[in-house]
Order: sequence, then structure tokens, then C-alpha cells
Amino acid sequence: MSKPKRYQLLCPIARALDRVGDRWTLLILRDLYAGPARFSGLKAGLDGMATNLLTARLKQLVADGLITQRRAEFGVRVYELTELGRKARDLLFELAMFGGRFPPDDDIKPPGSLRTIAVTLEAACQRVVTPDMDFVAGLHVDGERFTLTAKAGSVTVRAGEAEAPDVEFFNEYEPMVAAGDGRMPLEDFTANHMRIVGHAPGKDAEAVQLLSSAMSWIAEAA
Amino acid sequence: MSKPKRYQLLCPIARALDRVGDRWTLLILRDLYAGPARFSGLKAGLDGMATNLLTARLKQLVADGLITQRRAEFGVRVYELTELGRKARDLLFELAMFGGRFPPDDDIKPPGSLRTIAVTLEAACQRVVTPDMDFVAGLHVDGERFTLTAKAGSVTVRAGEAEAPDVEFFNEYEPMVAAGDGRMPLEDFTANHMRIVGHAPGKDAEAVQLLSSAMSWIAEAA
DNA sequence: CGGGATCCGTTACGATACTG
DNA sequence: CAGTATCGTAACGGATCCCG
Repeated sequence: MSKPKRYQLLCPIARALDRVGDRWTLLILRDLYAGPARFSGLKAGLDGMATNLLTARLKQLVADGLITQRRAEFGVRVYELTELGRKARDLLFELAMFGGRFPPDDDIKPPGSLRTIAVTLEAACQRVVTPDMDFVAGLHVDGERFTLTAKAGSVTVRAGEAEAPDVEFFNEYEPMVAAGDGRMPLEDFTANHMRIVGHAPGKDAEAVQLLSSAMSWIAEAA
Repeated sequence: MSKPKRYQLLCPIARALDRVGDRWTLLILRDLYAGPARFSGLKAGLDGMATNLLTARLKQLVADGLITQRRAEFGVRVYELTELGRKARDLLFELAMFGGRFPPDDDIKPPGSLRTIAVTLEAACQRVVTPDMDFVAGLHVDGERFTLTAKAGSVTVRAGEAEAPDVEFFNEYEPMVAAGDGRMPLEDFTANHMRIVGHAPGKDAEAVQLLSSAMSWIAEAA
């Protein structure tokens, strides 16, 4: 029965907001961009969100064709982005770039999960990747694992441990955000807050090159 | 007294949404991108929005440094974007690109004003402009006037009549949106829905070149 | 235990009326 | 013209309960 309020205007911006403008919706897409997730996983990442709201938003997103619910092995239900939903990447990235311009509030809480880094990192890397790059990197951020893959000029960043990474990065979340926002100099970050463990010489150099290019692209855009 | 609900998370996306995520806020920025506007002008463009809400949103935007209230000549108050507020351009553009992927709803209303085209058009043109372009174009869309200026590799689109345009375009809004969304072939649009009146030969060709490049950039991105 | 559904107090929104 | 005040309604937030 609940029909959300819509603008219903002949304007692409309003049309987008009618799909993703409700509270929490963009944060759901943000978390799903890192890969499929279960109801409880999403709930954990979206701290403070009521379960009935999460249900309602997921239902709406399914209806709009942005996500699907799939039954993975042993009956576990997972939600994941559709091809259309993945197209929200650059929108989420611009949102992150815009948000980075504001000083973080005083009483700020750490997010329930770090999946937010996937979409931002992937979008930034995609802007600076060169077609010859080809590697798999493992990313460890405050203990959470991500996999960054560069191949044939395209980059993906997904939640989950890399199987046979060519190189591994160990970072903490807060310095990453600070560097991205421009509150910490890039040299400081790369020198003091990024531990690199290479497994395939040559590939590591590529990975370091990509990551630092991406970060300075972000810095310059500000 | 009213403290709006905020996420307050250490995540750039959430930080952006804490500034511009409330209902109507992004549509206000959208309209202001076309240039300064008065309270009643905004209200007219944002059909259906309650006046107290508009007041509240404007107050919040001022507090966050995205807009300012200025006293123009004869005591008329106008709101206008700050430099920080103008940085929302690419965000609004990505929103428009994303919204264009959805079929327009059945019972859709025309927007209260066409100022929405300024931000989208400017962002698209900026992506394809060449440094040598230098002209002033008048844009007439369903009777509303806009001015497109290209100079030194940068493009601006503002509401208001051009003083001495090198070229003038006459369009209707609906076909423009349809072409932008990909529902109408570009050739159809440029051939049948765009009237061009040139005043400075050479300059007109530049303008036509820029406009059609911008539109095909949009079409290809989809 | 994961994946929700139900209920209820609180807040934000939408419409209209009113004022400097 | 540029808002403020009021008020009914819809959405949100938190907790609890239910079902496989």
C-alpha cells in the first residue's frame, strides 16, 4: 500500500531521484556495489536502519530493476545489483567526491562496514587505468578484505579475499578517507599509511602505480 | 530546533547525502545552477513544494555554504550558488544520466521551469568542448531563454537572454529530453526538432558542432 | 539463526492560511 | 513578494514478534 512520494516530473534528475532519492537507498546501492550481500549483512552495514525500512527499500529496488534477489547455495538469499544497478557507479562516485569537500562532523561514527570503498576506489582507478595493466591485488582495510582486479583496461573492486594476489595492500580506513578528502597529504599517506607486500615483481609496481594515480586523480579533482 | 536526520558516518557518500540528500534539495540546486533566483521563482519551478519546506531547505543550504542570499538591485533578494555549490554540477549531471535510463512514467508532469537543462547541457558540453571554440549562443526552449557561452575551453549555460548571440537555437523541451534519453534518434532530433538561426557565419558552425557533440556524448555514454 | 513482518511513538512532509 | 504558522497525513526509527 505504501506508495513513496515521487516527483513525477519530465526531468531526468527528478526521474533518478524517484528511484534512488529516498533515504538509505543510495547507501544500499553503495554497499551492494562491493558484491552480493544478504539481508543481515546489509543491515549490519547500515547501522541505525530499521528492518522494515530495509525490506521496503529492497522491494522498491527490485521493482525498479536495480537489484535482484537470488537464492545462492543452501537456500541463502542474496541481493545483488543488476546491470542497470551497476550503472549507478559514477553517480555514487560523484557523490563521494562531493561529500569529500565537507569537513567531517565532530561526532561522527564509523560505518557498519567498509564496503563503501569498493565503488569509490573502482571508479577512481577506472579513470586512470592503462590498457596494459593486468594484475590481481588483495586489499586489507581494517581487517576487511577486498580484491582489486585490473585487466584489459577495466578495473573491478569487490569484497572478498583474493585467491592468488600478485600484491597485497594493508591499510586503515580513516587515513584512506583523510587522504581522499585532501585532509592528509598524499605523500604522507603513501609513505606512512600503506603497507605493501608484493608476490609478483613487476605486477606490484603496476598496482602501486594504479593506486597512487587514482588517489592523485581524486586529489586534483578537488 | 529542527535537526534533520543525518547519517553522521565516516563515509564521503553519507557526508554528501547529509548535505543534499533531503527531499527537494537537489532540485533546488538544479534550478539555481542556471543562475540566481528569487524565492517565488524557485517556488514556481518546484511545483508541489510547500513554502515552509522551501524556506527550511534554503536555510540549510545557506548554513552548509552551498548557497547565499544576496540583495540585488532595488532590494530584491536572490539566492545563488556559492563556489562550493557550483561543484555539485557533475553530481547533478550523473544523476541526470542515471535518470535517463528509466522510461518516463505514464502520468508525468512537465516541470515548473526548464532551468534543469542548464546544468545538464553545460556539463555535457564541457566534456566535448575544444579550446579554440569561442561564441555566444542564444537558446530558446519552449519560450524560455538561455545563454550558452564557449570561451577558452570552458562552457557556461545560464538562464536569460543572450545580448548579441552569434547564433540562436529554437527547441522544444520534450524532444530534447527524448533525444537525451535515447528514446529519439539523434539524427531525428537534429534534423526535425532543432531550428538554427545564425548571425555570425563560422561561429554558428562551431556552436552546432559543440551541441551535436555533446548530445552524442550523452547517447554513447548510455 | 537468518529473514523478515507487526506495532507504535516520533519526525518530516504537504497543503493551505496567514502576515510583515 | 517573501516568507511564517498551523495541522492532518505519510514516512521513519526502534523494538518486538514470528516463521522456516
